[in-house]
Amino acid sequence: MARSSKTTVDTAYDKLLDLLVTFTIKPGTRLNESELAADLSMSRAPVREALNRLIADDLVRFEPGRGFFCRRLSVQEIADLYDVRLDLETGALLRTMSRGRTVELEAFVAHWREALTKSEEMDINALVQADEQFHLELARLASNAPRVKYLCNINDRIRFVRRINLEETGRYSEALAEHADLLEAIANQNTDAACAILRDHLLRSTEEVRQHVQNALTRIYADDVA
Amino acid sequence: MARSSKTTVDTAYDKLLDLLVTFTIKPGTRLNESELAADLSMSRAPVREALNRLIADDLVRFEPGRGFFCRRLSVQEIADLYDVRLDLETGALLRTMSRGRTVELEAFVAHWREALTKSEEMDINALVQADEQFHLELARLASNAPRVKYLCNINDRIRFVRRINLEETGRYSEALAEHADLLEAIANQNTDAACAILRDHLLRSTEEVRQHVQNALTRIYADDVA
DNA sequence: ACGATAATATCTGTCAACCATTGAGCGTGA
DNA sequence: TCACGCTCAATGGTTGACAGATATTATCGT
Repeated sequence: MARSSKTTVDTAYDKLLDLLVTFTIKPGTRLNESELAADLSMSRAPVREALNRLIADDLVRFEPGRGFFCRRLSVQEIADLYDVRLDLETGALLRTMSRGRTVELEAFVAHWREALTKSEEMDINALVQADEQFHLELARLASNAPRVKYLCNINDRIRFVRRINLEETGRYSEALAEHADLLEAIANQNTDAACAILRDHLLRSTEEVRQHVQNALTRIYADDVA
Repeated sequence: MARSSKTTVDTAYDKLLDLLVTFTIKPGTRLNESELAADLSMSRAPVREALNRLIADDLVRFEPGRGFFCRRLSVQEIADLYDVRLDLETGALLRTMSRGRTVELEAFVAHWREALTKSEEMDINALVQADEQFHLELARLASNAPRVKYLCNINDRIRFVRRINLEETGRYSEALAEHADLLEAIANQNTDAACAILRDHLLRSTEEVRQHVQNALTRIYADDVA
């Protein structure tokens, strides 16, 4: 039954990741292994293996004898993750620019200048995804795999509130403008300015998010009623 | 059979972690599940669960249909990890100091000033451990759990070469002096100087390490002969 | 009526067995 | 001699079952 490229554990992992990231499973909920196994039409073992991977990602908690639980959603943790994200992203940008990777940077700038013009007609989901892509691709230019991996983990853990934030505050127009500014600074090879813009951009988001985690929480449980 | 505080998976995880971190298992080696299970006198299931946790930590690789493999040791990866470490540690220090956590910082300085005087009579193992503790405790003062967790992961992955580096180059006297300088700057509440010192300290280590990964590799296989 | 305790049901922790896949070694034929 | 394909042993992938722990419900005494 094992597919060549995608084993059962992988499918379980992907599916569970989605459920946890989107908070389709509510924060703090206990996860019933047999139930999950049944839903995914597989046995409990691969489910448990996937859950164990997710422990290391801090997307599930584990209590011996009790089982697995969905991660909680705390203001502190989100703020902490944004903090780390700031360091990782600005660090990546600094290195990419000071290494003078002009070809890659130019390609990046060209691509996203183009993309920004199209963002008028995008719906909220596309915007959120594009925002994440923008930041992640920028970070990737530093070609540091572990750094990117940590950022991916952070993205998974903050995606939910990031989305709420953009949706709730209508901040995406500002955010897009800040992206444009950043592209400008990169094009001018102005390292200090670019880092400063990115830094401020992320600090602003952090502050906004801090205020909107509560909304996120109510949203999570409101969705339940529908 | 399930212990209250330590389940079978945890013991497997701890044991395997140690084997992988110290490269008692050679880089790239295929891991035989049944064998490991027998060694740990447990079944294959908990072993696989532990291994899956280690996948997320990037301490083992997994190839569908082939099984689990010990992580490889590449110069690039080590350098990348040192890069990220620099950002995470300097970021932590910056935040701790600019937040003015004077009591915690003073306690830290006092404790490590004391500890540094005793480091003359320490053996290499103790020195390596103390070095790691120093950096980790400093980072902890920023009270950002995810950041600390990422640093722990980095520490696990670089511990081996870190040790070789200290041992091989006799750099520990310089390293200790740099720690002392850092304590001084912190005591004077000179944020910029402290960050600069930490930064240079880590950059120096990175450069040293880069040159000594090869030695590490030969060491790993030399140990085998003994 | 309420709280403590006992019986029950559910779920986790672990295991051993079964099936599928991979890779190595062997043999055959060009 | 070499390349190709076949066979088989070894190992991973998955499952179902069983024992012990935990949560839930029912019962009893006050």
